[in-house]
Amino acid sequence: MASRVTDQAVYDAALEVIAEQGYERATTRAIADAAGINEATLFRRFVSKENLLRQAVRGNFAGFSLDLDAPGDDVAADLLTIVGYYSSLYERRGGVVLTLMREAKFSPEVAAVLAEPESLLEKVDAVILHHQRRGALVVEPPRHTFFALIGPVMMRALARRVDRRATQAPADPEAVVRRFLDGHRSLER
Amino acid sequence: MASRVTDQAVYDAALEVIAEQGYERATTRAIADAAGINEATLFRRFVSKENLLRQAVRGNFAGFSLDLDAPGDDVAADLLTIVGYYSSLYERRGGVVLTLMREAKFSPEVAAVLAEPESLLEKVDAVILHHQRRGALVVEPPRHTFFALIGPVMMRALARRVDRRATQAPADPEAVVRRFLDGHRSLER
DNA sequence: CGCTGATGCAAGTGGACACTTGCATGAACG
DNA sequence: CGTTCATGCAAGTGTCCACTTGCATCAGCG
Repeated sequence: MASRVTDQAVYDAALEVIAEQGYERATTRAIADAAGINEATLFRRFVSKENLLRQAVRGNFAGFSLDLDAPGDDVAADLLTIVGYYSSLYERRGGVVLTLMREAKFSPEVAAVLAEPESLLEKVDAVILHHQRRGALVVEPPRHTFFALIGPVMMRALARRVDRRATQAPADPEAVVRRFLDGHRSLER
Repeated sequence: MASRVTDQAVYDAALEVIAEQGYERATTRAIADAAGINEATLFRRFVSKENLLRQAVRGNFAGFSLDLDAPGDDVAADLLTIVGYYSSLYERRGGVVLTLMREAKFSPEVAAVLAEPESLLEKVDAVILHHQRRGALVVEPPRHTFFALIGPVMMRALARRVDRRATQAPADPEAVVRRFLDGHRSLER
């Protein structure tokens, strides 16, 4: 009675197609084909394209959380946790998350799906604020620090998928943090 | 005999709508409305949506070139030229260029339009190689250096349009270059 | 004033695509 | 063996959108 093709297999196919073509251009037809099921079956089982994406994202990124509740005295360690997390997030499943982030600005559907794990960012803000108060980081809007920190990782991940001439290895979180802290230090008078 | 609404005014409207909604979601209807002309007129004058974009981009970004033909002895100065250029490029016209870059990966139309000014990147590669040979920059694929350098500028510009909690001022090219060079230095043993 | 040509307007064409539906098949389960 | 139910298949619906077309208008120009 269960489906021959498992839900997870459909999620895999969907994320793969979406990573390659983007959510809007990924037709339900193409996803169904990639999963080896009929398009009608896809809708019978997953209701809508948006719902399929939501379930696929939940299933594949939910258990994957950031362990940062107790920021410590070691900035470098905490930043490394953050960078490491985002780095592996961007590397997962062919970089779907980056693809979705790009589309989120113009597609309310995608934005809605992505809004769920958004709360992570608030954890990150808290950690950055903590270290700013300790004097270990320059005081500026935490999102600013976050973007400056994550920038190289994201750029590298994006570049890798866009520009054949860019380095093809993912960024090394330790090097990123070190570079960030060194550059950062020079900003304090 | 000339058109009441100038071509330039139509380009302005098109770029504005596209910056807000993205190329694919920006309907020709919406662009025509924004320009204050009829949709039929838009097609009679500009042939196709893609062609309109191409002319708009050419008209608005062509004369805007990178003056870098003779790299000098001063890395900081050359990097500043590069960062300054891209920074103002990303700030122009509500950030259309960034919007288009996002879409380029999945839309062959947009990619084709963007390919024209692409040759700039080769100039940049040359400058970076020059300074690598001089020993002023770590030797790595030039695109890698480029993305590490431009990353903060781009991230900041993107963040500004996506995240209300991010800083709302554009990145300061001088600070970016300084931070980059300081962090860079620490990578050399 | 009469011609030309660009425009507005309204209706339409064609294709892409999310989503539906009716029917036949075939596997699992009692 | 017969019922059930998810599936495949094929055709179809509705919508959106780039692009077209026919016609009336109206400004500029000789």
